[in-house]
Amino acid sequence: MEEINNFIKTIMEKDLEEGRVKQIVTRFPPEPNAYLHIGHARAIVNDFELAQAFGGYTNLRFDDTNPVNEGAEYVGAILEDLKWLGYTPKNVFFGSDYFEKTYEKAVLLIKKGLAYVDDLSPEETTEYRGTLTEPGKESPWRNRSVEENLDLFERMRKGEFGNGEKTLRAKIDMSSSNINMRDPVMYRILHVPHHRQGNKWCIYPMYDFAHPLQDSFEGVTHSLCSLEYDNHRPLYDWFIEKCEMEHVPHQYEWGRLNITNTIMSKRYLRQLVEGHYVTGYDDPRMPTLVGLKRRGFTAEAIKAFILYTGLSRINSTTEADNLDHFLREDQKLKAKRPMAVLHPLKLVIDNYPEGKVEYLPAPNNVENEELGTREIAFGREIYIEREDFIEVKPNKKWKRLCLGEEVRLMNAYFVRAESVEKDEEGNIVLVHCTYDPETRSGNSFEGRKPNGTIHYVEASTALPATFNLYEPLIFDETEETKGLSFLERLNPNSWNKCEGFVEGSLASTKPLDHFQFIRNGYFCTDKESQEGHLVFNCTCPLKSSFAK
RNA sequence: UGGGAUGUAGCCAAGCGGUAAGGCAAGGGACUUUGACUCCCUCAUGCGCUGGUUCGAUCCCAGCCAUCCCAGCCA
Repeated sequence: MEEINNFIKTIMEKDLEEGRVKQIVTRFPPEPNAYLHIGHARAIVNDFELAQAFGGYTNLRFDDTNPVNEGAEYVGAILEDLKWLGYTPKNVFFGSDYFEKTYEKAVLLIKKGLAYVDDLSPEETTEYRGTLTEPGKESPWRNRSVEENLDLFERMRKGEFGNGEKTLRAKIDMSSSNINMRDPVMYRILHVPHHRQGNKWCIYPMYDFAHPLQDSFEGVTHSLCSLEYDNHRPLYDWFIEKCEMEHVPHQYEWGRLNITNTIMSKRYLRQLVEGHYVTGYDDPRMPTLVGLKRRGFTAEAIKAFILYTGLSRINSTTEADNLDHFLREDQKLKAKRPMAVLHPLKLVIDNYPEGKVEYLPAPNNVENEELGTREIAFGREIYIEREDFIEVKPNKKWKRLCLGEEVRLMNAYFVRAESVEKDEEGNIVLVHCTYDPETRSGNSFEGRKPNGTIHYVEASTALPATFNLYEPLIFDETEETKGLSFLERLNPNSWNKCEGFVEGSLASTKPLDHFQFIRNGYFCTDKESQEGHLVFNCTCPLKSSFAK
């Protein structure tokens, strides 16, 4: 993926050229409290691709310094997602593995007079911090002796105090215009078991203190994160310096990536799942990686999307068309293209022998002959898409079947619509046709031009199938919906189910095989296959006037 | 109203002193056994605004405007 080109890459190039670093080391540091979504993919892809581009490597580090919402289930899910995306971290670390080393550094800071144990309550801490425009004031406990601080901190660790009774704070500057520098909390007391450490600890380091140290311990050179941490960089550098870290990592920030009409925040995704608006984190309508996977997205498509979409220091919102484009692009030469009829209309070819079924060769993908060919059935009765037939040709642009006109059945014959049968309500239930044996596919028949080409499925060999046509959950972002909550903006019509048929060759379909149904879109199968009944989860990123 | 960051087409995004890459979307046309794909063509006299420096500015300087972030013992 040498197309990658962004400002971080430029920084790395320079750092290498000018000898500031010998090798690029990055890290992807998710907190194990949520499923990964397409937004995380930007961080993952860039972290890994950038390091790889320079022959460096990337670690996965679970940022598990707050035991409250974290759990092993998320660890497993994140590991799976990473694997699916095709990235293998050089190491898998846990922030909690460094608790002892982190504690020692805190002690060092106390000894240097740069950290103190504070007895202020959470409310008082907020009050003392000041506001955006007013400086804060110093805690009355700020000037305790080193000995007292050392003693108190050790007793915090031993569990002598309750939650919120004391904190360890860095002694920096209560009047700093950067609020993060106003004596930030380094450790808080949490009598909560940790998913890996159990009850070993009751004090946990805060992100701002733990993260730079972890980066340093691991030899990370370029610590990439999102824009909201920009204000934290001075603190990051302060801890690295004051803790006398041998290895000096640097933090760089980039903008987050949003997609129009979709919601990415952990909190909201959790609400969708817990409120049963979706079937789970892997619901095909979710923007999670597992959701996208079930909707038919491939890791390659997502990677290409991230890479080509670029990176900057702007929080950007890209249109979903961009994502779809890369799925189409990725599958163009990879997907087999079987035929499926989602809304069937029966067609009888009156001049075709009754009971006869013949098999015709069809390329699996006309653009890629490596995918081979298959045999498709043709017979007297077939199904076509309901929308591919109309009695009277509406205009010259109509390139499908209509009475009196001829159309090519893909990979088979020309067929002419002669008459229709209707039910009492006037709905067309059957179309009578005639076919021309001369026009058999492969005969290079040039006598007449058909009025287009449509797809079909032979009735006696077709497999009944259910198609779940998914679209991402849509959140309206119009003027009228401006003030509404995200649930009120949720458009529930984001999927349709229809019953139709697929060609018999799909009997051997395997779960998660990727196809593109001809003229219908992409899909990945979740072949529930109840007694030969196939269920397909589809997405339809096809753009055309045909798809309308 | 304190500090930080950012403003290049409908959406992403290069360029960083020499006269606006690319992708998506959109429009027009050709081709086609998917109206897909492919292939042509069109799409910023303009780079948030206003001044300044310069032979020359999207790039440098100043001021202004807009948007985002920061007052968790979350990350």
